[in-house]
Amino acid sequence: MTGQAGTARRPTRQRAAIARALSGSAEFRSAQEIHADLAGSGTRVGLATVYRNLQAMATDGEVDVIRSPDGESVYRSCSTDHHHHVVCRSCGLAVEVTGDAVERWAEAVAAAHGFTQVRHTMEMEGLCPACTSSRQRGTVVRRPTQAPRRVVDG
Amino acid sequence: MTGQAGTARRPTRQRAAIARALSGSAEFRSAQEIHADLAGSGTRVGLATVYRNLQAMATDGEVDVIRSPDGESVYRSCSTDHHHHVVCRSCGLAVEVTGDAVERWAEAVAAAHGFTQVRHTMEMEGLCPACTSSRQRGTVVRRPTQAPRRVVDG
DNA sequence: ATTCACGATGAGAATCGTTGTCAAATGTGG
DNA sequence: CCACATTTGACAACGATTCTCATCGTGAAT
Repeated sequence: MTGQAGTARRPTRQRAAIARALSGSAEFRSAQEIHADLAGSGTRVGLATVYRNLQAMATDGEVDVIRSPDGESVYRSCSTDHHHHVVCRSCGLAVEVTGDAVERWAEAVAAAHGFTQVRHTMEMEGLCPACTSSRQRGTVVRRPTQAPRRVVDG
Repeated sequence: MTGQAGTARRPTRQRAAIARALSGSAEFRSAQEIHADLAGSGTRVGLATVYRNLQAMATDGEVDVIRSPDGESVYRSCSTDHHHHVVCRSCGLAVEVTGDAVERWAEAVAAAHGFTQVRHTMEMEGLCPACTSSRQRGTVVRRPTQAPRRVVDG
């Protein structure tokens, strides 16, 4: 189990490298990706160490974690730009959305229960316009292989 | 990948059993749990088949899927009671919350992008009242073993 | 500065949920 | 009822994550 106590965590070269790698990107990255990045930039860090530190940082609230559709845990440093996605479950089209409404709601609800330092993740999925009309016409052209195009939205 | 075509899916004893097992509970259940349940009730279905069907049903939008913190995919039939959670990342206390605000927001945003048949999941985590005050006093009494108490809220 | 105690690390094995393979069984259209 | 494509099931294969344990590094005490 991840040894964690009341004592402060000990600063190490590896921990710093991981934190740096994480803050370098606004995207969610997997432990393996981060490990590969570090290796690529000449920083030698054990894979297990990457996992342990990411977990620890998540526990301490320094990073956000969500599970990618593939089942990998993906991490992102907290302060980065916050947004959500709507993903088409047929073709994989992903649209980025932001909205103060949810943010405020989440905070309000959490606060109502006395929770502090609250973070949240939200995932929405449905059928995109194209796939919707395909199905209405009965011509289900499902695409097994997801080719997640990405469309950013204001 | 899971072979899926434009043709309608073929009804089978196994598929029916899985659907029944799923609709029997309002909770998210893992493929393995469902498989065990079926086996327990005398219905013999291969594990791979359970996985395949759950995936197919998810693709068709018949069930919701999310990843449990343990990394398992957990499924729930769509029509069941919809709510969210706020989980304490220190002690694991979980509070159920519901809110029309998010539901409406999610629908509105998705609709704005032309998406249909939209479903969503949302996860919130922070520090519960108890853990918040512990930390303020500097006495961090972190509990490594999560004992997720559950508190339902209106 | 040197020593100590203990958390942190790394390499590889072990775990375990999930997916792939392929022959046999089953549902459908004709 | 027949031919055929889909589905199933048993088991191997995969891959992300966790565990193990000897060794190393850090902060605190001396």
